[in-house]
Amino acid sequence: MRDPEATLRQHDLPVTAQRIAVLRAVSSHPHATADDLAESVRGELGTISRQSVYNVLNVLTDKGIIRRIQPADSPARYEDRIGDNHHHLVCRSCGRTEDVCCAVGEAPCLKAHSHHGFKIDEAEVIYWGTCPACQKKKRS
Amino acid sequence: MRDPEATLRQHDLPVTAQRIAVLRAVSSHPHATADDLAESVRGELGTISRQSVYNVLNVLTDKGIIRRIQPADSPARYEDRIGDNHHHLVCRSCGRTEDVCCAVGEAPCLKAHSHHGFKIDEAEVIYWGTCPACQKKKRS
DNA sequence: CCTAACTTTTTGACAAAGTCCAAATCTCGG
DNA sequence: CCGAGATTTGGACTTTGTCAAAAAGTTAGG
Repeated sequence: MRDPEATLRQHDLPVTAQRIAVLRAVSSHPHATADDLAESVRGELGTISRQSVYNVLNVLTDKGIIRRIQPADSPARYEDRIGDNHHHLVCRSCGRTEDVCCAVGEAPCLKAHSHHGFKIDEAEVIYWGTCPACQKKKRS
Repeated sequence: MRDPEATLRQHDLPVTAQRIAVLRAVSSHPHATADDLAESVRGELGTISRQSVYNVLNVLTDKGIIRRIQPADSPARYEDRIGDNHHHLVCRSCGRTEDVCCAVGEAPCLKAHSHHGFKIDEAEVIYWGTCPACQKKKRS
């Protein structure tokens, strides 16, 4: 994130220390959970309430400044990188999450098929597997 | 589900009334939550503990007899229909869930790409949208 | 620079969805 | 029919997140 403060102003959000810190934390810790981010912010600000972390993450998500991803069996995770239609690769045993470019040719994965009368607005893809570290752990 | 009892035996699982009832409930209520299923089972058996519903669902899932799907902002849902690689279409406002055949040509969605050293075993696709009923509700 | 209006932040209680544990009960092979 | 081993129960507990009210901060205007 270039300039958290400017980003907030661009979206008509009052600038507060908490928001700047959370925004920076999300930016520097991709795929971190709310708890991870709270920890990280505490290292910078000294203190922040749990509720504030959620408040900030919610506003930022609503404004489309950050993206929330919610894989099964994991608390929500947040990321900075938006608008480029990438997907995620998640480790089943440790939850480690990596970005994956939309791999299926020319983005058919985002095409809004019509089905059952639903108005589709997003296709979410999660690749499930085992990360290198956990593969090693399992073998041993 | 043809014969819940036979299914259990085939998987070396002791046959209990609770298991049969849960299995039948999953079969007749696709995409139901654990709570929905508990309700349904109570209509049949009179009573079942919350823990047992979870126990049964967990064993059945582990054995691959049923499948668990966990969309964001929704409790886990279960289904009978397995092994045919279909995906899901979920309504953002009411959680209604429908099956969708793997739409992307010849199932590239299940191909295990290699990335970041992960061993990928599944590609999960969730189409997010608004179901007909909720579209109507929003407009009015 | 100061104030007033409006937002945020904080604190603490609360809710939903599951899991853990020990005791009671049931299933199945012999 | 018995007994070993698995399952079911009930209750406490955990995790992730939201609600609500009071306190504190932010910003525009004078």
